[in-house]
Amino acid sequence: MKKGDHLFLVDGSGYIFRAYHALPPLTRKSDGLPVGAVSGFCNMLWKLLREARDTSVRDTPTHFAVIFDYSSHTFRKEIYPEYKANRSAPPEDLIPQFGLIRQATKAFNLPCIEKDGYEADDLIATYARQAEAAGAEVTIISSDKDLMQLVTPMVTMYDSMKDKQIRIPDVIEKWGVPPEKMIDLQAMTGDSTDNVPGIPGIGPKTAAQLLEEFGDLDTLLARAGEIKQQKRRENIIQYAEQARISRQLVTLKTDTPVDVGIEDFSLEPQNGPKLVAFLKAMEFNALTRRAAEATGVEASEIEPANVPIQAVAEAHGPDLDIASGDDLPNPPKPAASAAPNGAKPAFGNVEGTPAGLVKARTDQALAAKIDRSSYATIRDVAALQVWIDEAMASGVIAFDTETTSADPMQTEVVGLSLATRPGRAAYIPINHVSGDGDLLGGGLVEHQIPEREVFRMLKPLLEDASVLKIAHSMKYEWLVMHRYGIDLHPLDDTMLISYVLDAGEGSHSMDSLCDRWLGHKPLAHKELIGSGKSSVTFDKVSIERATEYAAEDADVTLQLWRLLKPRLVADGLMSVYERLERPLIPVLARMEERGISVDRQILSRLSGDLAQSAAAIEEDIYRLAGEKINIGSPKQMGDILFGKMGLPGGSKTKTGQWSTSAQLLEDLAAEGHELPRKIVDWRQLTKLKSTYTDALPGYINPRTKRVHTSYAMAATSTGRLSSSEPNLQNIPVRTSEGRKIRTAFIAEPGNKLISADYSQIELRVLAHVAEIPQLTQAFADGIDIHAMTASEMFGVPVKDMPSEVRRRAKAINFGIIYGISAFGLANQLSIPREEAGQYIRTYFDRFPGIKDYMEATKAFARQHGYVETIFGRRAHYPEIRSSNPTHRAFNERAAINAPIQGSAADIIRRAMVRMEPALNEAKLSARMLLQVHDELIFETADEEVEATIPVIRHVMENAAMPAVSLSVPLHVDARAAHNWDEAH
DNA sequence: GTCCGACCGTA
DNA sequence: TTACGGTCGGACG
Repeated sequence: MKKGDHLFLVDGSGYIFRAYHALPPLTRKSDGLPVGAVSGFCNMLWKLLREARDTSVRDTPTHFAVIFDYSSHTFRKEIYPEYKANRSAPPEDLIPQFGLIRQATKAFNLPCIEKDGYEADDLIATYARQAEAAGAEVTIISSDKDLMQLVTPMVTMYDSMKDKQIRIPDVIEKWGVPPEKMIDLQAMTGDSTDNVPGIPGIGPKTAAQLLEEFGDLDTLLARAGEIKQQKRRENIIQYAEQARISRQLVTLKTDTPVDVGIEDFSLEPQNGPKLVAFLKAMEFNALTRRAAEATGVEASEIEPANVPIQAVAEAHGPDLDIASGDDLPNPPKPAASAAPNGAKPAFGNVEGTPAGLVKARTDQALAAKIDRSSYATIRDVAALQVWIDEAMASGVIAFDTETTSADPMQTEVVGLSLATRPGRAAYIPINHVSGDGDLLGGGLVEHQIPEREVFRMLKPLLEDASVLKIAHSMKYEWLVMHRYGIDLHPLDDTMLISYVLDAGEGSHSMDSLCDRWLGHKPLAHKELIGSGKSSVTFDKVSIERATEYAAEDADVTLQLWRLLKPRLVADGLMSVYERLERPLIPVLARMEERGISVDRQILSRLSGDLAQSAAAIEEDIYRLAGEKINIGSPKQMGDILFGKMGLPGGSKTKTGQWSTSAQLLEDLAAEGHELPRKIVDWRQLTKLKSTYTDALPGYINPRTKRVHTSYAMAATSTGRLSSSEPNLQNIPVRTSEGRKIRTAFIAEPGNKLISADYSQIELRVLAHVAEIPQLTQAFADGIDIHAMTASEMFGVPVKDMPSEVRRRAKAINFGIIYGISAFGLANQLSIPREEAGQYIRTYFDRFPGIKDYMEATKAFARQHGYVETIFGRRAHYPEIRSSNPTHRAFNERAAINAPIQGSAADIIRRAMVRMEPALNEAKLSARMLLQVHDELIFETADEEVEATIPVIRHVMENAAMPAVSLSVPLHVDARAAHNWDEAH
């Protein structure tokens, strides 16, 4: 770079936000992808590059670069942790545009510059000074006052939206000081958007006046005593240090260690086809035409580019200090290339809004026919290559594996299907065997590509960052593929998309979604493999039948995705999906894959003990009952207790049977009856034996010698996970007998289990959402929350409080979370309903905010049909307006509970997503194994335990930040031990 | 064989 | 009074 050259530096990140707010919203016609800021950006670049030479006020650039913020974690955070801490997450429809704007920059053949740890402003400052030193002119395309300190006779700013140059006189006119004093001015005034503190009471006018008088900030601070106005003088003296810190924050770094030098910014000619392909994909028709004309390209001959929405740390805004690293989803393909069955997309009918797109897609999907006979079977390498090429070009594929077992840790792949666009799908048979296994073991069927070859060929596709893989229940596919050495990514999951959109509106299984949205019943798995004793594994199914079934699944998945994905934007739920669901897929998959070690001997010994104890009690029961009945049959037991023996207090279940619940039997036992006590004890022992000590060993995987649970991501209405086969979220803990089960969950030799659990997370969430001052204060002070409640309610001092008083307050606190009723509380506390009702009234008197919160939540649910967590996750209650009072009341209680339970669930999900990067960052080898709603279990080497616990605690306690700044602190207890009982 | 209710383990 | 999943008995086919 030399004298006479002219460097243009575009503040890309600044532009994005400004354009987003200044320009009218715009969405891509075919799928509703928000592109307003992208459009403004492209038009601006076009103008700068094409029209600069015609404008007298600007020279033609010889060098050009677009600069972006990389992430919110910069050196300024080290100086001042609160820097930019008050920034909220970027708007929903801006998020996908961060990545798109970077791709636009590249499509314009311009350098796209960003650097971890630095803001765009620092890079701009560094490049501007370098160019200036080389004698070149610089134009900074931005109107941000933070950059005005850079203006010199050689460095000009240009506000592209107002088409206005900003030179030294313009800065003086606007701020009252020349550019070189802007730093001191900003240090004094501070900046509320970036959370730069400054000096209270000093605005730009005062600051300029003071700088005029004293010359610079240091002189001012040194001679502050001379200031006449008392308040101003006090503030300047008191906040001198704050001003100095502020100065550090606003001073742009002109010596950023850059990776790309200014020499590399030399302006290159446009790549016409590349630019047109991008603009076409964005559906910017006017600009496409102009770009095609100017570059001599025939627009109609150019295919729209495959434009993936890539991971951009900035896209997470200030939200993620620890970037997830996962790619954001590819956008839906333009309808022109993806209309089902070759039908013309209904452009004329599609409104330019996400909602319009959803409507069009829904109608389209219902009209489309699914033709199972059209699917292909891939039997040789050449055919497979054709499909792989097509998939690569398409950029989006739906994907499904057929396997021998529902357990991804045990299963073998039988075949694999993929769909590249609606109606176009194929099946790759791999391990089908001849049906009759009796004769000579039923070998592999002919004309199947060898397994190794299939995976060798598919691996590049399945791991290609530019090809989005869609599945229904992707965690299963991920696990299966991982066993074959494939790191499946990037991912989308139609089950999870449906879950985010419609939690509470019924099942998210593919069959029901297909029926609901496509009006089609796909072939049932059972129809192929049969059921029960006569069922076979999928490898015995004929390849013809398997093709119809498997390819249909892929086809349906793709069609569901096209339909459901745009709804995430339309309904404002993209960030729930992107932050809480999609990144959790590989996290949970790895947890399931790791499993946990369970000691068979301990369980076996416990089982023997339980059997003995139960047998002893059985003898007593038969004696007391006077006959040998099935103790495990509530029906028979009820008849004995309330029929034959005529005990009092019997009540009936809804089917007319005598109720024999533990609570009821306990009450009878308390009145001195012997038999009910025995039954309760017997039930406890046999429950522990059958559900835990006897069942768990059967789940030890013979290959890994560990137990691998399965987490359902879309099973609950509130956002919680559920665990099954085995359920490791209900391992006993309340009784000493039950806790022994936990001693069987152990760490490998030389390792420890770490258990870290949130303390009172749901009550803390309640304190936050309902804004209850006493609760917030109590959590801030770290005092016993139930004792505080009791003290408030009953006027008892916390000190020496009777345990019964605290117990009742605790039950009420839980009751509140559950959407309390007098009936339920009375039951829980075994007190009269009137008394329970009085408690509730007292509670609402003492904490009126709770009552308000409950009423507001009910009203919201009635109006919208759903409620929301603090992160925007929705739980639907379609029957909240039921005319049946009992039914309606049930829905209301659930609706009150869901935001509380769900917000807590969201918080731990966020912690889980961030945990692995945080541990890696700290060079720790701890593995996250289990989640139990408010608890995470890890396994790690003995010598790393001490270093690991603080990292875990930090991630968990800060998991809500910065998307939500809770008004109460989160507290995590963590302990390490060789087994789960001692760690908990 | 499959389904449902009762019961009970967890948060 | 919220949210789950597993086991059992018993009724149904």
